[in-house]
Amino acid sequence: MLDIKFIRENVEAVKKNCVDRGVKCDVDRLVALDKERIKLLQEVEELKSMKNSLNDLIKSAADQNERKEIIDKGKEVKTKLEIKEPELKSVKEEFEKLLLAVPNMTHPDSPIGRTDEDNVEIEVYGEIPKFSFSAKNHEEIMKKLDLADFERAAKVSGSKFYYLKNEGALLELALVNFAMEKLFQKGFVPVITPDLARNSVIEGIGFSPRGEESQIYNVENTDLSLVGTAEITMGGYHMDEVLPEEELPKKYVALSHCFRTEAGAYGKHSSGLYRVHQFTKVEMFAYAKPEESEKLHEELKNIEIEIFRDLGIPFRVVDICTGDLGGPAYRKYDLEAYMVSKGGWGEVTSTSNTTDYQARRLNVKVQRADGTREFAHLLNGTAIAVSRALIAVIENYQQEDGSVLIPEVLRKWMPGGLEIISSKK
RNA sequence: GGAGAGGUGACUGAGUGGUUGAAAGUACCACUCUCGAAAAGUGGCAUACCGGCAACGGUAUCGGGAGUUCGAAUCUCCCCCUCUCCGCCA
Repeated sequence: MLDIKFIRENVEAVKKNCVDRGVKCDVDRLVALDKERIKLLQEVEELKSMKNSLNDLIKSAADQNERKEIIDKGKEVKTKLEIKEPELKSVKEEFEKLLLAVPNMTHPDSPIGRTDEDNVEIEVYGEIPKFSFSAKNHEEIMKKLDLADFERAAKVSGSKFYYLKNEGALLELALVNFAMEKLFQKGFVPVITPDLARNSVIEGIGFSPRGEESQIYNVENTDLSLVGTAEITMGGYHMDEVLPEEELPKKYVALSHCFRTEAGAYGKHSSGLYRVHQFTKVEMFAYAKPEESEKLHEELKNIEIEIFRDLGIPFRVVDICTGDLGGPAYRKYDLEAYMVSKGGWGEVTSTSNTTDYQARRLNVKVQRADGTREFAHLLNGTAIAVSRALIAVIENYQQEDGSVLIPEVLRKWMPGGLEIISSKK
């Protein structure tokens, strides 16, 4: 969420930002409610102040008559409070709801646009493969090589689930190990996070656990949901903490499963592994001092570039436009790998600088050497989203005879340094 | 899952209805003393919000929420968390 003080002083800029991002929020109403809230707050506090002073009086009350008088007065104040406090509460509730709907401000260099069509390509790495044969999509290849079983997964769990089998299963582990090792060597702290989190934490990150827009699975009879990303568990990790500035930036590389309902997401571009209900992801997450977050965001982006260059996959880097940023991001870059099944680019990573937007809700602060405190900046970025990375690897490394080469960097994580996946028959 | 115990400021730890935002100690900061350090002494030391140019004033916060009361850290209820024992398991 944004600082209400900032909104008060920058109403027009905030409104313009909402329009740029294509987010509907009633800033005028919010500001009006803010005034109303403060007025009621002052009234309530004045009554409470009176209550407290009566409290002091009664202690020194001489006789029973005097006591009774004070108690009667106190009852009067109580009655007034019983009217005013619910008023304040309901204004506050609406105020907070509106405040949470206001998206983060946007980096001045983020391209202005409405949809992903307006995202701006910054760089392209690698050559799009020219197959001398009719290239297959990963679904066909994986079925043929028995690397995945979608049919039985449908039987057991439903559509958009999958079993990874044989080298498919091993490849997931190799990708995870490859990413974890690289990030560990870069000084990131490896973490394996819970796959479930409290709804309050999920909301703190800026996801909505309930409602028709929700992408989140709730666990019945609990206050828990399956996480859609380790961003949730890692953002919650230091919530309600004050981090000394000398400890920043704190950089984590977190492994979790990710669960998404993907409600209504059907169509040819979501077949196979592209859009699934469950996948494994290695996620980078960082807590930073405000002045260093932009630089760190570039660093996360560069690590993603390094990972996909190492994997030898052609991809491009995209600067996400205002309308496609979502609520919390100040700026966001995606990496899109070339995918046969998409006939073009498909998103494989995403890195966001959320500045203090998430930190304010999660209450994560920086303790400065001079004693002052301010909200930290939180950043996240995909290292490897296994299902999407698998698509990119398998489709780009397929051979004419139907086999699939294993990227050089993954071989050390494959049993026997396996170099190629070929048909068993 | 069952049975207990407990959650108070950076930490230890008093406090069972009214001068308790909170004793005391530790830690920390400043000063005094000292050639310097230690020790000792003196003072300071929470956060958020509201009002105010400021000085400052007000409100809230003793795990969270609701309640009883003129008044709650203290009483009641619900929830969360931690610890111990038992059960169950990977």
